[in-house]
Amino acid sequence: MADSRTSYVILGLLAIESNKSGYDLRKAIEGSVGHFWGESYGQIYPALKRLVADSFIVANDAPNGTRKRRQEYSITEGGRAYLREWLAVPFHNDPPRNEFLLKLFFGGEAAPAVAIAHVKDCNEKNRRMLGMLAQYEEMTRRQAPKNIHEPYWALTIQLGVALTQAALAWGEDAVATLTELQAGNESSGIRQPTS
Amino acid sequence: MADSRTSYVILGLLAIESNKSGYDLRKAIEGSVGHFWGESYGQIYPALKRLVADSFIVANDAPNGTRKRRQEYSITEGGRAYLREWLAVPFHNDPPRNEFLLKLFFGGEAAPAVAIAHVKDCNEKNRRMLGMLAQYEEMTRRQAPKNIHEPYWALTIQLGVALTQAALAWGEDAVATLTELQAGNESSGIRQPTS
DNA sequence: CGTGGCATGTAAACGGTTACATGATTTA
DNA sequence: TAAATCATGTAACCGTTTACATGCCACG
Repeated sequence: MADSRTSYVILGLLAIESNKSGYDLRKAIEGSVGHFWGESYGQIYPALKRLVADSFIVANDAPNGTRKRRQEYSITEGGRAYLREWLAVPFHNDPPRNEFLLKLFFGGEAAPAVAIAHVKDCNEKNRRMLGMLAQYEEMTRRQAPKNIHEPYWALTIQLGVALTQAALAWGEDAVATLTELQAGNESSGIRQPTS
Repeated sequence: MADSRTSYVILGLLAIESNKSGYDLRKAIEGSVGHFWGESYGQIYPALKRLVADSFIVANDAPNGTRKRRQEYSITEGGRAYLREWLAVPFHNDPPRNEFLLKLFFGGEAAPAVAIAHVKDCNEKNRRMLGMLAQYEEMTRRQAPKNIHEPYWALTIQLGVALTQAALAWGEDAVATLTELQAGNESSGIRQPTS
């Protein structure tokens, strides 16, 4: 069984472009789906073996060198079918784990400064993210017409932008709100956790 | 070592309200942080034991019944300190795993109808989420003045609302975009994956 | 010749979910 | 007294990350 979603990521990437090694796949993930789906070597290499065993992919046996040299893979028709099958299944997102929100939720147990720092940190990350997304946006637009995947990639980027902008707008408000709260507490002498 | 973030969730909830059993904690999580942080019994009960061993919490030994009856816990001063310490550490979100975005990204490998269905599904979930968030918003507002945590809870809810609204707005656009794409492909007779 | 990047792989450990076992209490 | 729900726990399993081991190759 070529179980587990790692296999589908590999199939998806090989469907877009063949002749990739495990190493290539890792790098391809980093520079694209990595923002919403990460994979490590410890997952990729075993998955490749399983996919070969199920003949969803084939190894391009051209080991020109002697021993351990790059091994490239391509998707088979069976692999494509298997991928399409999975694509059609309703998605199921795993339970989210957002440490930022968790710490914010428990913010009342610490000084307001703690939460403020977290929100500012979050804002900073979101600003960087917006920069990155702008680059991706341009990259996909440039290669647009020749790429059947472009509309889908553009949509994922657009969602990223929309979410990040919303988070950033919220974050700027939140800093203001928390700063007011902090000032109010201090002036009214309310006892609150230090550190 | 009372490692792993499960412990902090427990400490946080017990800091807000003491005398909770493992069962209570599970339910409390479901109805609050559950939207961004889930925990199962398999994590909670072992964590409770570790926390007791480290005396970050204490068991309220009032087993009035004979054998296995509800065991409640409360946070200690040490536990509070440990929680505050963790709250002050910069957050680190684990790599996101968003199956929806993954399937959307690979949308070009299937028929447009597949992606459209996913986006509609996503929109539906977001609409339900907005309804839930509105309820939470009212609940926290009602008990606002007497609760020092209210500002923080309100902020987490507001972020949820902002993100969900942004996603929904995107989703409605996306359905339109993909529907156009579908129509265009069909009329121009471009070959594309079926099913 | 040495360093850094390319490349493949694996073992151990970890965090987490699932499914199951058990039994007490309440309510219909 | 049967069913539902409260309540506690654990063992098995799974997916994943981390750290490590290995070695090729190009370039300065």
